[in-house]
Amino acid sequence: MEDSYNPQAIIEKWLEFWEDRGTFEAEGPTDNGSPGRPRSYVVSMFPYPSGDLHMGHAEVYSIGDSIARFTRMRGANVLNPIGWDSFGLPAENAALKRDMDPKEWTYRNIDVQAESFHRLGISFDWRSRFHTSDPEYYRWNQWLFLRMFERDLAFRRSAPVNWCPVDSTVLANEQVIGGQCERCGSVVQQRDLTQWFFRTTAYAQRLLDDMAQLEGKWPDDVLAMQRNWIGRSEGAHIDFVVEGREAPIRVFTTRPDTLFGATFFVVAADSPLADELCVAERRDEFEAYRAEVRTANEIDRLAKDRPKTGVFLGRHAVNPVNGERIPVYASDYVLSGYGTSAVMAVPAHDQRDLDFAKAFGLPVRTVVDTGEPDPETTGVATAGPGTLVQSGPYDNLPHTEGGGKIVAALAERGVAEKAVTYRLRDWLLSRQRYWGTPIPIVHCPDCGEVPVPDDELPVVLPDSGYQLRPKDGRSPLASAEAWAAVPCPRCGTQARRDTDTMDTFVDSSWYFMRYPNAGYDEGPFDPAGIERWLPVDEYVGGREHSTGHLIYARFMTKVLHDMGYLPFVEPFRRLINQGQVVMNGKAMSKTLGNLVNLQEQISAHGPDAVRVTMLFAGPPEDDIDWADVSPTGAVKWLARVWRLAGEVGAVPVDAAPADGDSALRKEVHHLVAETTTLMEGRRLNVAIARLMQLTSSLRRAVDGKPGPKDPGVREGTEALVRMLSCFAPFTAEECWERLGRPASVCEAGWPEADPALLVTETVTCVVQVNGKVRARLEVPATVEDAALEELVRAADPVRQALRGAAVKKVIVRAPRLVNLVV
RNA sequence: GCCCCGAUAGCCCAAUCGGCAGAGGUGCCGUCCUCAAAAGGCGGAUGUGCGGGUUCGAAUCCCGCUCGGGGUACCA
Repeated sequence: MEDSYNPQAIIEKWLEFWEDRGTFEAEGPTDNGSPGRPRSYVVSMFPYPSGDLHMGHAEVYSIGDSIARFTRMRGANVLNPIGWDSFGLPAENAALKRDMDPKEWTYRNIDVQAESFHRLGISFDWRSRFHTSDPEYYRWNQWLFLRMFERDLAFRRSAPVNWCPVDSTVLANEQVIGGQCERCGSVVQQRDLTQWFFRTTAYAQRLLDDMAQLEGKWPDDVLAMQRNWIGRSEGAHIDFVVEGREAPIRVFTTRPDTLFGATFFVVAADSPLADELCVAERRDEFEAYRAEVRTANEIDRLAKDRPKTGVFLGRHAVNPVNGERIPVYASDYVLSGYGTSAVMAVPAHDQRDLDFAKAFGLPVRTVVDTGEPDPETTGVATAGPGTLVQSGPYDNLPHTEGGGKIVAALAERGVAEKAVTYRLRDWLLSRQRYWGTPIPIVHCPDCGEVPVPDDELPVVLPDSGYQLRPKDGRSPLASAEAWAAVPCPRCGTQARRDTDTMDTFVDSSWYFMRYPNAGYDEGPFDPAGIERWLPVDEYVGGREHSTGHLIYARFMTKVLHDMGYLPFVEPFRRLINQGQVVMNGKAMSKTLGNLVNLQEQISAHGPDAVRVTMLFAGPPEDDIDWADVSPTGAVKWLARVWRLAGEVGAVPVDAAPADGDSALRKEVHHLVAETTTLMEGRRLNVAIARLMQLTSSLRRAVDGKPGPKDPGVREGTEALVRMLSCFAPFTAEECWERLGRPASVCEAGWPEADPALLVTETVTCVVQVNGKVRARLEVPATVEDAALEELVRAADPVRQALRGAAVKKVIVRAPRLVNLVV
């Protein structure tokens, strides 16, 4: 046996042992496993293979792993899977830069990451492994797409995209920096392209309602973010007749009470409506304005307090409540993607409308008296509650009541109704990219959009004959002429494949359902696996996915539920967001540089110490500043445990634990109980602190009073090592062996605290005088209020503290506290 | 601008029911061991961001600020 702790020397041995023994394989992933044994499904968000693992990865998987190990040690059958989110743009960029195949780059990185996961000692069940770029996986993206297409949940519509005029290509949002093309710096334009969408808006209300199931189990800030993102807003739809147009134009407003104050009407400048409404005489002015809006859009959007701009369209609308003619303007402050892309403008009670009115010299009419000064003179709109004025029959009503009556009256004439809108948009799927899932649709000149038949799936990406960045700005797949040209599946006419690929969020919206049977080929996931493991019990990942991935996964789960494939509507029962790993307050990334390198940290301190350092640094959701933490401190602690295990293991056990030193055993069992509670609450940093405390107690016990031979010392050391295995698996195995126990410690179970040892006979009672601590007394733990008061009043130190003053009031909280008020 | 979260020792963090401010780490100082040092053992000091309120009692609850972090951004 070695005489000093060497974290590197013990890695290989245990990796081989675990693998040979299948220590971390879930029992019967798709069958029932042992009857009655609880199951738990712990999933960490799967990685994108951008290169080797970095500090951030180490943190997420260390958190997920310690939870999986804890749950497993308490007897549950745990599935802790791993896969790769391996489609995506970086593979294309890397391929362009190095002149290689995106596939080659991707799978090489996956292998590097898989090896790094092994060496970190993460307890994955490797049988679950798959990659989203495998045709066996993305085939089911296509299958899902077709099911959604059949239900009208997948559809095509024209939508603006970011367009770089110099590179003549479509850009992803993250390639647009400050309104400019990331690569060439030219100003990005908005262009309309026909694109595929999933109808997420149809699920807006359910995404909101079902959050009730997540309350208290997901972090509050994530729920708040999702609520804002979905952005439910209540109000009314009101129809305005526009002169010279047959159909009225509908607006959405949250303030129907201000309808009498509408002094003009605004439509989104980039909407088809503006184009249609513009009269001939205003055409030139409008076209010029619209061109300006389209090009300058992205840059100006970032500018704060931008002056309001717009053009008069030469027409008037009629306010349905009073027949008043109000001018119609086009402006970019009205958004084309929200509501009906038209608003009634009430400058007195909406700051944006007021700014516009001031810029264009339009009238301001106060119709809600809020008690604040006149908006027209102050330039500050009054948006608060108040009483209606200048509103005809509705004068003097409170604004909410007045609004209700106005809507009711208009509704009788059929020109208004109560309405709810959402900020949430439909999910734009189409990507003009190569490295993604091809959209399984054929465009036929005769039949239109024709789905690829299920038995022809997957539509596999072409290996050759495509350009990654075609100069004409088409999708890469459009340049693969031989691949794109196919006969129509319906009529046989020469047709063309859809040449866009899917957003990679499609891949990650359901991957966790496939892990239980990763090779299943009769559907996206094995129904038996779903039955046994889903929904996910514990999901661990970054907060950056709050409004993206987590909404998409929730949406997809509801869609699959509605199709009858899933019995549940929420995919993740419990969510943990881990913080970032930063260095001196600065985030790490590929562009900012990896200020701390994971592999270097592992070589310097060993995988266990790196894991312990991260988990001990603070609550899982807090950021870790590597400059503030001490990996050498973690090494020191692990070495301490290692030595302790060696010393305790070196002396023979000569009695049962019950014969051990009782003070020590009480302390050990208390610490075990506390650690258990902390682990259940996922308070990993505090749990580790308790283990450190236990280490110190045992060290004192070995060096001093009961001595190393005491059975309580062995009992405590074994408990320590078992609990340690959640955080430092290699060291814990080694310690377990040094204690003379047969491997694996992972199968030794979580220690249980003996309730009999948790009861305390006496506790320290704090005696306060006027809230200030004046004395402490040892009292029986079971003492009653009245008896305690007697005890306290009779105690010498208390009488001294009182100095004869009369006690006016006594507050007794037996057995811990008595407060005497004088 | 709006929404959410946070602020405790030099630093990272505990204090989960409103009841002794300190569990743990790190840094610093002292001490034991040593010829000496390292390693290891033992011990120590420093305070709840600011101002009000509720209460017998507030780090904890309420109100108002300051600072920091995150989200969102003309959403009618």
